[in-house]
Amino acid sequence: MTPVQFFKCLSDDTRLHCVALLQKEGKLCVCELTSAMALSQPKISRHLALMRQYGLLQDSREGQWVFYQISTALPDWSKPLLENVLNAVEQSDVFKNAQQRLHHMDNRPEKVLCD
Amino acid sequence: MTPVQFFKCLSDDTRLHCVALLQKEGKLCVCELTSAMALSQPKISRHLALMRQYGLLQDSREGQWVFYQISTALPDWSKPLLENVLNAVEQSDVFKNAQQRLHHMDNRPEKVLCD
DNA sequence: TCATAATATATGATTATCCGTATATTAATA
DNA sequence: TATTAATATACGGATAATCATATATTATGA
Repeated sequence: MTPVQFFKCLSDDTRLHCVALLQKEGKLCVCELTSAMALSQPKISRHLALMRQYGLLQDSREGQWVFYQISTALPDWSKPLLENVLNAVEQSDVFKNAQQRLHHMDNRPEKVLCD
Repeated sequence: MTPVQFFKCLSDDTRLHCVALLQKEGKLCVCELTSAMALSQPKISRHLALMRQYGLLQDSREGQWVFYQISTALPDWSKPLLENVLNAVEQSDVFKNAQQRLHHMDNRPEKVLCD
């Protein structure tokens, strides 16, 4: 991942808020992000795929769910930047509403915590 | 400036390296940035105008030169992010070459340092 | 006032991005 | 095996970004 690719990931509202949610929640499946953001599944899925291709996110399938998280193998220069991303958006209504919807979801999939 | 606008500024090679140069050098005129980046003057000028409109940069005319610098009135959330931008690019050849060309320029304009 | 240097902007073409919709794929379950 | 849920991808259209080129603007100095 180049610095420009890193910043491209964050230069779109949908992607930025997904990253912030993943930063805060650790690991979310596509349907959780879709509900939280109140956007269509293909839209979320396309944005997640882009960030996976750039190397910002990694995915792991658990049964019928695919969980996304911030990559565990990020370049060093990106880590301090990423730590300040959540801070930049957590006050916004869009982010707070997304968090609300996430925590009010019913049927959230169980996470396997041991990996 | 919204977070997305902030990241948009940094999601293009030309803009990212201009920001990094301004971070390192403090204040540069358009012709210095044009020489440093080895790109056309209108191209540099357009990118600088975009970042000025978003509020990331501010300009100040000194005679025939227009100097750009990182805005002195940035939102709080952007400051720690900006501090790590230079770190992300300073190792790259593009950035090192730009610095080389900047310091090897002849006829660099004098800066008024008292403002 | 004329010429020049520095900078900004306009124009049109090309390319990239983003989205809705439809459909394909994968896994679970009846 | 048929169905359903979750996810990914393909397609086409709309919008936005980017660029090279040409030209306008502003300031300086002869």
